Amino acid sequence: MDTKTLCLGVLTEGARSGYEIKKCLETNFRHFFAASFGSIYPALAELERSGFVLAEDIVQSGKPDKRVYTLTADGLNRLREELASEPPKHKVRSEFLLLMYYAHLLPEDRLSEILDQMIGHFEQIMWEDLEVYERDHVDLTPGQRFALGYGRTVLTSALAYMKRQKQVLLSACREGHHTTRDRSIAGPEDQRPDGVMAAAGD
Amino acid sequence: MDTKTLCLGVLTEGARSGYEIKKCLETNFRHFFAASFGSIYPALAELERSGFVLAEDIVQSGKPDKRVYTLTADGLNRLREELASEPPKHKVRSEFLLLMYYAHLLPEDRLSEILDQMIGHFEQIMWEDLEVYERDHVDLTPGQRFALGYGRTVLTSALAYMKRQKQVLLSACREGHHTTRDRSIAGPEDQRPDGVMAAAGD
DNA sequence: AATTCCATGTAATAAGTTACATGATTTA
DNA sequence: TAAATCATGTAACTTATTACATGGAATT
Repeated sequence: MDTKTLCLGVLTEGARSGYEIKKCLETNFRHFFAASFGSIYPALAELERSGFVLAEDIVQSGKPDKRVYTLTADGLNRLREELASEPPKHKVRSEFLLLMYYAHLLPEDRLSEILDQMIGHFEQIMWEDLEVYERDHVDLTPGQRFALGYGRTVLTSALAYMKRQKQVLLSACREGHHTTRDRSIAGPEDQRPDGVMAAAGD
Repeated sequence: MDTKTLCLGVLTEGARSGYEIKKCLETNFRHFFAASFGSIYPALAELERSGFVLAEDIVQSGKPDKRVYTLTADGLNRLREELASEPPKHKVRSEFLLLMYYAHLLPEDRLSEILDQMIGHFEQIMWEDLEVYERDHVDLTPGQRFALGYGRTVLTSALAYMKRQKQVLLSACREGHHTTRDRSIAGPEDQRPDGVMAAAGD
């Protein structure tokens, strides 16, 4: 699943230019996908060569010209195939968590700074999400609601966890980690799933 | 932040072979990092050339020989530099959520199957996490506790969300998404952060 | 006056995955 | 006897990022 599939997907919502697709990704898809111009423009060019999209040059006044792409019937079929065929992957790649993993190798002020940055960053995303929601919520498809809700749910619990555990982590690192053996593992507190984790807290 | 940094990190916990590093990544780092042999072995070779690790060939009986790497003082310094310098990124790349986003383009049985697969997958990770925790919890550093706890927290809320919203999504797609306009957005229910989302639910 | 927004595109670079190559030992 | 585990490594390929190149209009 690559940028081409992603572009086909965005184009199901209407004709878009590469620039507009990027803007869309930054709002609607930010929880689970990112792509740069360097991958979007070549992807669109190849989709056109394959006949999955049609391109039209639009002359604008006061703005540069733009090249707007429209999905063809072939393109929609291709998208359906692609969506139906692949076993979905789900990957997180977080340098933030890697840094936290090695918290004891960092200066305390740096550690604290990183945590605050991340908390601030996540809070900002929550705010921006809210704007998107308030602008578009009447037009959202069930899938869009699901994906947006998923992102918000995960962000919300991540934020709560970070705020809860920040001081625990900082003081454990300060004391040296051998004194922290008796501490219960930093994990979910009010939301244990199906009793599975009941044994983990103690 | 690449595979090289990751290997340096794992080696702070003791001497390891490439194979053992991979195993470690699959358990301790699974929530936030992945790397294949094709990136680990070249990374170790280059770390050795740079003097950040020392290699020693260990002859084993009943098993193939292995090449065990040890962190040098230079290597530890390099790791500290790397950890301290980079502004931490945090990226999710999920074909699963992309599929959900385009739920209305999928056959209902396929959609249901994917959701069940993902729920099963996440539940399995929770179980495997629990085993790791029970095996190692006395030796965990504060950072390891934080990272593991973060992963479990996020997985827990994601699982609860999927179970909660599965039927909502399926029936909304069945009815056609225009009839779902009056539904509240699929989002956090019992865990609204700081009143920020209070306005979103209705 | 400087920066950001609009808008497209390419080239160099980075970074990783998958598949291949090899092969003994243990488990199902 | 088939498959998985242990164990290392390379080469071809895929995929995406960053930086560059260009430039008017609008905003701060």
